[in-house]
Amino acid sequence: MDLCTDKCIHEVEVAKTLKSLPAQEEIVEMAEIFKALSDPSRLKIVLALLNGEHCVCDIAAICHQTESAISHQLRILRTLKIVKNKREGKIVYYTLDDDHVISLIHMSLAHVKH
Amino acid sequence: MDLCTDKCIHEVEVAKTLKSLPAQEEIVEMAEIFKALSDPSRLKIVLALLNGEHCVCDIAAICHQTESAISHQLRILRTLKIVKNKREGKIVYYTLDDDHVISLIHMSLAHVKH
DNA sequence: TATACATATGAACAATTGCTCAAATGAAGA
DNA sequence: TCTTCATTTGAGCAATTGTTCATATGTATA
Repeated sequence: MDLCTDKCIHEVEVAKTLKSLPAQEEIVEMAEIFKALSDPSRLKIVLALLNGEHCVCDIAAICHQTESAISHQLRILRTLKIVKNKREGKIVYYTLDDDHVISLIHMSLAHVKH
Repeated sequence: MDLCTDKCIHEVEVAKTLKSLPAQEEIVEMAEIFKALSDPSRLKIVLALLNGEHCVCDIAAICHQTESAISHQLRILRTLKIVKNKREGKIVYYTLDDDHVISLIHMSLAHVKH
């Protein structure tokens, strides 16, 4: 383990940056949101839901994936409270549930579109 | 494969959403950036670099990780052009190189901090 | 040139991920 | 109740990921 403990080259800057860093839990929380959007299939689901609510079957059609695969991904997004669902009879409708994530997506969309 | 091809429930909405979706390459490109920020170790490196340039050894100290592990992560961030480096003698300094990523981080930081 | 130091790299490994398949659940209609 | 349909769930698997360890580069100094 070459953990740079006492042989640091710039102790002052290291101390300063250490002080400015968010708490580890906050870092993990941020990373979790990014991870939710880091898989193209999952990101596509979120992008599709920017247009408003869709049922699982429709999302599967839009994403060219099986309903099972979509359902697994939706569970991850639901756990992270990025989407919420509402049942109407046999059909379950999903919508985006996190304004902050919507902003992140829009910002990142704007960038990709130049 | 139960790809919902002809038994779609809401064909009109599906067609509308399909039309509004970014190109697949754009989705993949967006996902790549999110993926870069999706690992807590890598995100911590980026957060540390918000404070300005740091050498590998310092980043290792800040992140409590080996220099080798940090170097591997920095390579990923370099490949994605999220960071850039400059060598001064034996020491290599890293800085953030993508304003868009910096904005994403700031936005997400603001959210975690409420 | 020889040594020491900062960083980079490749192989290898455990852990995690996203998918498939089969089976279960929940709701509506016959 | 039995069947059908939309969705969910669990097990299992291949592929990917982040780390470690050992080794290689590149740079400065003796």
